[in-house]
Amino acid sequence: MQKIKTTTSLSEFKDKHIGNDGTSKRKLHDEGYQTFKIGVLLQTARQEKGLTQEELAVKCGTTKSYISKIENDIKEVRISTLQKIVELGLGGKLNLSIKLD
Amino acid sequence: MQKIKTTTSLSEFKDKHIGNDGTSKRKLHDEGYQTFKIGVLLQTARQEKGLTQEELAVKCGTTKSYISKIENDIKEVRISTLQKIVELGLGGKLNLSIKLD
DNA sequence: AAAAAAGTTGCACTTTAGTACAATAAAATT
DNA sequence: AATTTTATTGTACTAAAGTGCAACTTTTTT
Repeated sequence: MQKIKTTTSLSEFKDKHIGNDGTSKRKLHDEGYQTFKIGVLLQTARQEKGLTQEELAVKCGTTKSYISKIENDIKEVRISTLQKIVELGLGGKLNLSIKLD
Repeated sequence: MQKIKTTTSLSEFKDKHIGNDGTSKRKLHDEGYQTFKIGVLLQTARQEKGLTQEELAVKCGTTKSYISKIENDIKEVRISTLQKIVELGLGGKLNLSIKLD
């Protein structure tokens, strides 16, 4: 089972997952870590709500296989789709912002 | 709830844009306002950095026409692409989080 | 240890983002 | 007012997301 915390830091995540497993996750990491985090972000939120992938899927009109793919960063979810999942499925809100230096 | 300056509030946005213009923006708004905000979010951030669409485009390896389409919500940008634009083009950071009730 | 529940993975198909280039429109500058 | 700069819009192509279903694996429960 995974650790429960809403935001997973990059370093924390690296320590756990990079190097151990090989293909798709590693590939995504090389492309950018933000994308990488989304799966864990969603998984954590879902688990906090005590829902299974299937329960979540039904609530927002999709399938458990797709939820699984998002959580494992096999497919990059669209912002609008992620929003739908978060709002309809989890009753939460998706926040997105740009921070400039 | 944390408030970051580049985030455009829904009400603020509605007052400015809804009702005045008609088609694509209005359509997207009916589908979900988060998606809607991204264009303005990016545009605001770009303008704060004093960049033209073309300058931004070159910095992150794309075209001004694509930047324009994102800012006007004609194309829904992927999270990974938006991140690339924000980091490479604006020298900023893209934040994404899920807030549960 | 068997059964049930939960999660992962593969395939196939449709839709759409990403990209480029060109042309037009709007703003700013002279 | 003319010109340059900046922004918007159209078309077209390709690479990948979105989607569903089924099969398989892992985990949990009895």
